[in-house]
Amino acid sequence: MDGRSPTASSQLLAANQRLLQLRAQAGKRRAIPITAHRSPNTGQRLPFTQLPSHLGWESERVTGVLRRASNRQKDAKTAVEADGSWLTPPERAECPQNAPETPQPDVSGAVKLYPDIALGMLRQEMAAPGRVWLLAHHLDREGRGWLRIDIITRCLTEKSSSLRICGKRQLRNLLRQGEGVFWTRDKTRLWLRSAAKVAYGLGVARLTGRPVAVPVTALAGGIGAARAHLYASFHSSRTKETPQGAQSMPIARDTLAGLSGVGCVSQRTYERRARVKAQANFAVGDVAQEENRENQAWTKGRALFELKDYRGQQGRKGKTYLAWQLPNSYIGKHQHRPKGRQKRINRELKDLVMKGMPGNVAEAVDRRALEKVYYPNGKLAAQKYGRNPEQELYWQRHRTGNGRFAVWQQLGG
DNA sequence: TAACGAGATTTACCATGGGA
DNA sequence: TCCCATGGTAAATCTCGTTA
Repeated sequence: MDGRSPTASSQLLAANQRLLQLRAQAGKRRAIPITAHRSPNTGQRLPFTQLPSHLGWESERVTGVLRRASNRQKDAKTAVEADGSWLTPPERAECPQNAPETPQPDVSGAVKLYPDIALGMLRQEMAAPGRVWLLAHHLDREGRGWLRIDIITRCLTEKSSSLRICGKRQLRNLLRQGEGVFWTRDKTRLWLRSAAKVAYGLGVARLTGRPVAVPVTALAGGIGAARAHLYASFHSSRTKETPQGAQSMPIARDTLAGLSGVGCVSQRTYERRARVKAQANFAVGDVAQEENRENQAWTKGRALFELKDYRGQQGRKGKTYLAWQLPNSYIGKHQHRPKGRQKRINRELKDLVMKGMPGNVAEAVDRRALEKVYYPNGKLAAQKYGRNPEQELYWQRHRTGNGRFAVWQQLGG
């Protein structure tokens, strides 16, 4: 049973209430030294950021906690600024303020998104309720794991709210659609399910790669833009910053379609909308001779062509090589976020899969099952080749055409 | 790449029922 | 009687795959 279940006992609810009270009291106590601290010279109040960082009110632990909190705030701000540079400028949301617990939706923030969960949402056609789950987590600033339904309704449906994504009626439909996968609910509250349980519900066997920061403004737009960013988060997760610029390993559109359930045409549309850059890749094989030309034509089909090496980049100048087009690489724009609890989530996810809860265990998708074929350099490719000389491998030689495409060297096969 | 059409999603309007 | 939540229906809008 989920600890956040609406069928939780009255003792659990009472304990939760007590916890909130204690938290509020602790917050008040902590607030005193911060607001009471004054400059010895001017007598004016000093903001936390201006206090001598070594002080920590005579507590190393407090200093450490406050420094980490301060850094986290800075990190989040930097991530949002970087992410938001290619979106419309963030607006300040207006949400009804008459309810004392109504959170003020902050559209300048970003939501941490695990790309495997994003692909699961697309694959299971649960992008719309999934978006509500992500925004609900964003609204749940205190991390309580639940939200009042009336507050969610105000923030996500009122025309004056910058987080408006649909009307009340549609939100009711979405809440019904996502029940059991993203949340459980009672009359007044929505109990958000954990990332591990949502992943399991979406048929994801394991979270791989880096989570990314998706701007709230991207999710609060139309459903098309939200879907585009869910799809693009996968590419952003695979994008790595190198001294030569952003890079990612090639991946075929068919593979992408299998992982995301998004067809090739829609993939291109999403890439345009979320500003994912597609980079073509070409492989260079053996010197063009009649026998290997026939062999390669048989396996590579229409992708095969002949490349004359005028500059001698492959060997002797003027030799002709067999070359063929490889799948594209995709450079996403979302910033990476720390893996954080990913290891723990995966452990929980593994337990859920092993328990064999009725449902889609057999269909669980594990991205690790995809065979690694592309390597960033010859050394890594050679190591793999040494273990399995039969397998066809590629390693990246260089990029050309102002980074528009890359040339790969074939190994084995 | 654009046009097209089928299907899905979203919204508006209205009716109904329960509670105060 | 009023207010609010819910649900049925139809129309508008959006998404996505196919085709040229």
